[in-house]
Amino acid sequence: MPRSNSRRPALAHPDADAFDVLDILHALADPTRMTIVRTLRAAPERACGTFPVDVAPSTLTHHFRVLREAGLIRQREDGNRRWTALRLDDLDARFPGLLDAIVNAYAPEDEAAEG
Amino acid sequence: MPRSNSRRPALAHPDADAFDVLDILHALADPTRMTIVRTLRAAPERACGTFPVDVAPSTLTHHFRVLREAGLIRQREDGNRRWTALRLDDLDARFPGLLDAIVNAYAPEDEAAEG
DNA sequence: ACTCTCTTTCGATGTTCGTCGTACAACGAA
DNA sequence: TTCGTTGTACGACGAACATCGAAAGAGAGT
Repeated sequence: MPRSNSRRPALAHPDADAFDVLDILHALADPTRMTIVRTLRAAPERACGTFPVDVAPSTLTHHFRVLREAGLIRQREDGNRRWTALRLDDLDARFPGLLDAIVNAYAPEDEAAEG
Repeated sequence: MPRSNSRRPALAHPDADAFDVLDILHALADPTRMTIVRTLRAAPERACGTFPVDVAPSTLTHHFRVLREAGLIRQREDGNRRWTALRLDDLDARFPGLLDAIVNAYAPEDEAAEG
């Protein structure tokens, strides 16, 4: 399955209408994924390999898929890299204040993750 | 293990200081438990067997334990019954706005569960 | 073409989770 | 004491989950 735009099924990103709160909660109820989201709040976009988490690459791919399918992140291709960003606009349109409430509850005094 | 106050280890309820957001998210990321919490938002206190969920009694006990150990509910004894209530005060003191944001996101137009 | 880097897919492993049925304990009433 | 109600504890089962290593694809550079 080639990665370029011409042939790829283009990473499944659910519409905001299809977001499920239960999926979002489940996605965030994991320390690795919560760290990813927190890191993304501080930087608009990041390459996959640059997150301060300590897991194998394949595990990281798994966590990105969970976050992506829940609607929390959006990923785009750029040559060899995959860039990841929070779907803040869609999230806030669908569930106003939800992400802020959750992430702030997790780290109220450390909103800007390092790096 | 008798149930009366004189001998029981008195249902473990964590202090608000010990609440863990990840545990709370995990507890709420289940449709049965979310229904319990939503129902509890409409009624201050309820007996265990009066929730509009369709699971076996032992399964319900399991879900109550998950919610209790995450700090979401408080349970007290009254003769034969066990009464369950939301720990709204503790939750709001520790994580202001969190529970509202989550439960409203789940059912924004149906805040008062039936019953 | 070859190689290096980045990321994914696949298969496997051990753990956690949701569910149930059965057995049991406590209470209240007959 | 006996019975019915209420809820718990235990053990079991299948499904889902987090994790890893090995293999492979795609792009960029030499």
